[in-house]
Order: sequence, then structure tokens, then C-alpha cells
Amino acid sequence: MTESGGKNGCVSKKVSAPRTRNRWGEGERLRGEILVAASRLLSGLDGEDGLTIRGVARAADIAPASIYQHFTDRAALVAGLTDYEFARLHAAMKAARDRVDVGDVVGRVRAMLHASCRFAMDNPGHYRLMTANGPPQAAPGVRQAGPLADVIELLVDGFACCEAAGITLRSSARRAAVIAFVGAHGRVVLFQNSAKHADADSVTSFVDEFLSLVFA
Amino acid sequence: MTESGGKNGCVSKKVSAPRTRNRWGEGERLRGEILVAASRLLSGLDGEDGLTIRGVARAADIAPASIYQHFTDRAALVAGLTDYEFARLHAAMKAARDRVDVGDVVGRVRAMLHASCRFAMDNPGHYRLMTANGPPQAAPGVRQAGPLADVIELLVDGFACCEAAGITLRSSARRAAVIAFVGAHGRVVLFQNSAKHADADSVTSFVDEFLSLVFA
DNA sequence: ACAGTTACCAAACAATTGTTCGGAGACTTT
DNA sequence: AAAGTCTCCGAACAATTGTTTGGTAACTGT
Repeated sequence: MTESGGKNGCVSKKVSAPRTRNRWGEGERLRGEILVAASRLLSGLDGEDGLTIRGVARAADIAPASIYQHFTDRAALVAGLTDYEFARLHAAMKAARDRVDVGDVVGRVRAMLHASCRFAMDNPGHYRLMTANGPPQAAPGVRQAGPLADVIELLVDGFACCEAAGITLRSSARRAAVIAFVGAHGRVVLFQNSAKHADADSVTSFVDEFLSLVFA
Repeated sequence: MTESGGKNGCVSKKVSAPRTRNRWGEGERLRGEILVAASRLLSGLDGEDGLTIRGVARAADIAPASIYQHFTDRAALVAGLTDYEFARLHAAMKAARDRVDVGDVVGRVRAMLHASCRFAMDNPGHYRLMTANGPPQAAPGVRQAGPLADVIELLVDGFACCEAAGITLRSSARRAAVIAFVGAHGRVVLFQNSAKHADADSVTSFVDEFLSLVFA
């Protein structure tokens, strides 16, 4: 209770005792820093219960009140963080895909799936947050399917390229994309529930086997 | 809200104002009721944040202190609830399997998967709780793989029966079980994230298509 | 140099949480 | 009937939470 003290809170690292510096002209900047701090904090403790306004403020080394300039609510915060994380995943998959030669169509799909798995395994808390909140969108119809759809669309494109290259799928491209993504996701969840986190490679190899099922 | 009041909480149904009845001889009975109440409460709001000691006590219409006779901690409560839910899932799958003729080996596997999907779709909060807490088992080695392993073993048995009946799989029975379970789980998650919860049948049909991939 | 805007914060508010302690009431034993 | 035990509860404790209000410092335009 009184440990906040006011002057010098005896926290572990940067006490931030007097106060943090200010910046000018870019109010939007703090928003990004808040998101980054929230992301880092979510990495530490993987439960979404720890994602509290005050906790984020502590992680970002700012005052709790400062968050309300950029997020009206705690709900808005987690929504913003969810979008942020989805953007990260989307970017990671895209980058992994573009790192593979354009001719290797199935290699590009595999790269995207592997990137997705790695993202999910590296930050389980984020992944849980992303998959936890889907339907409850009170806003009257601006977006309907959530940012998850964009990620899947990435895979649909990849499979469509495979089809265009003459490779036959055992389902439609969209169906194959859903199968692949869903399989990868499920396997990662299983990985996180297994006691021994020893082999992360087994997950990617599983994904490969999975892909061989939808092809051919 | 101030509706808690203090003296007389004006809750909706049974105010439980004076006090609840007592029972005799069976102290273990309340434990079950607590679990049931917690399960029901988790159904209402699907976040695991709402799973608070006081909330469970409110749902069970008992005093918060009464919980500590059966669960030392809040952690112990959620652990107990997790086990309880896994047992429910296990029982549901087993029952669905046994409802199919013993000769129809693939039908039995399908029944188990469908039961798993239905369970997950009917109670998303429970399912999230189950999949959220896997590894952190501080107890020195009584059980290692968690109750999820039992569920998967059920499927492994099913696929093994398929193999014994002469049906060829595209992977080993254990691998096929993991693939099938993981796919079903992932598909359900996707279903929960899709805005329109319209078609629950599409999930089960997806599972069927999925199964046709591991067979043949 | 003055007002105006931007960017941030300290302190307080009401509410809720986990947990503990000392009892009550119902039943059994003696 | 007295003592004992089992089962449960009321009330309090300290801590933490989301959110609001009223500022203060930095920087801008004029």
C-alpha cells in the first residue's frame, strides 16, 4: 500500500523515481511503447490475467493514467494488443515466405506455416490472447472476421499459387489453408501442454507431414 | 458495482441471506458441488479471469471461506476444476464411442472426435482453461503428461483398432491420433474465432474430411 | 515574453480480490 | 445430558485493481 511512497518506489530495476522524460509532437509514440511493453510483459507471465493496466504501466515505466490517453479502457488495451500481435504474426509469415524463392511454391507455404509455429511457440501468452477473443465485437460491423482472417488469407494465396503451378491438392485452396493452419495451431497447443518442451523441431516436422497429407 | 452491499447482497435468485443448509457425514460432498458450480460459472463468462474464489462461492451459494476446506489455494481450485473437466471430456468421448457398434472401428473414432468437438464448442471457457495450463507441474513426478494424455490415448486405441481391422493409415496410430485430435481442436478454435457461430455442423464435417485424409 | 497546446503524471476513489480466524449449528459419542 | 467432532459461515485483513480528477512540465505559435 504505502510502498508506492510517491517519491521512490523500491521496484527492482529502473525505479523511474523522479519521472520519465517527455517527448514532443509525437503523442502516438507512447502508444507504440505501451504496446511493446505490454507484449513484453505478456511474454514474462503467460496468463492474460497479468495483463493489467497498472502492470503494463509498470512495464512501460510510465504512470497508469498515461495509458488512458491512448486506450479508453482496459478492454481497448487488450484489443489493441491483440491487433498488434496479429500484425506481428502476419508480418513474420510474410517475411518468411518472401525469403523463399518465388518458384518454390510449396516451400513458401511451408515457410509461412513454420513461421506461424515458431511465433506461437516463442510467445505462448500472446498466442493464447489472440485465440481467446474472437466473436465479441460490439462495433456495428466495421470488420467482421477479425485479423485472423488476414493470416489465413495469406495461406489461401499460398495454396492458390500451388494450384496455379499445377500441384494438385486434396481440397480447395481455402480448405487446405484452413486445414494447414488449424493443424499447425493445434499441434503447437499440444506442444505447450506436453511436459517436456524438448523438441521444437518435432512440431515443424509434424507440420511437414501434415502438408504432405493435403498435397498429393 | 455496489450491489454487493455487504449485509444483504441483492443477488438475483437465492439470496442465501440467512445461511445455507448444512449436511452431515459427507464433507466430500461440498467439494463436488463446488466443482459443479465453478464449471457452471465458467460456462457463463468464458474468461478464466472470472474464475475467482469469491465468484465460485457465490455460484455455489456458500461462503468463500468454505472453499478452503477442500482446496488449499485458488490454484488448487483451478487445478481441481481442470482435472474435473478433463474427466468430463474423457467420459463424453468414451460414451460416444461405446454408443457405436464395436465392428465399426472408424465410426468409433469419428464418434470420439465429434464428441470432443461438441464438448469444446459447448463450453469454450472450460476448453480454454484445459489447454491453457499444461507444463507447470511442481509436484515431483506423480504424473508427468497431464490428463490430456489420457484423452489422446483413447484416440490411439481407436486408431489401433482400425489398424488391427486391416484399415491402413498414412501414419502410425499414435501419430494419426495426434493429427486428428489436433486438427479437431484447431478447427474448433477457429470456429470460436469466426464471427458467425452459425454452422456447428461445418466443424464436424471438417473433422470427417480430416479423417479421410489420415485414412486411405 | 506571453498564452496555448501537447504529453505526461501523482494522488485519490471505490470496488474487488485471496486468505485467515474465531466462531456457530448439526450430529455423534459417552 | 455433557463433551466432542464435523461442517460450514461472518467478518475482517491487506493488497491490488480500473478509472477519474486536477495538475505540471515541455514545447509551440505569435
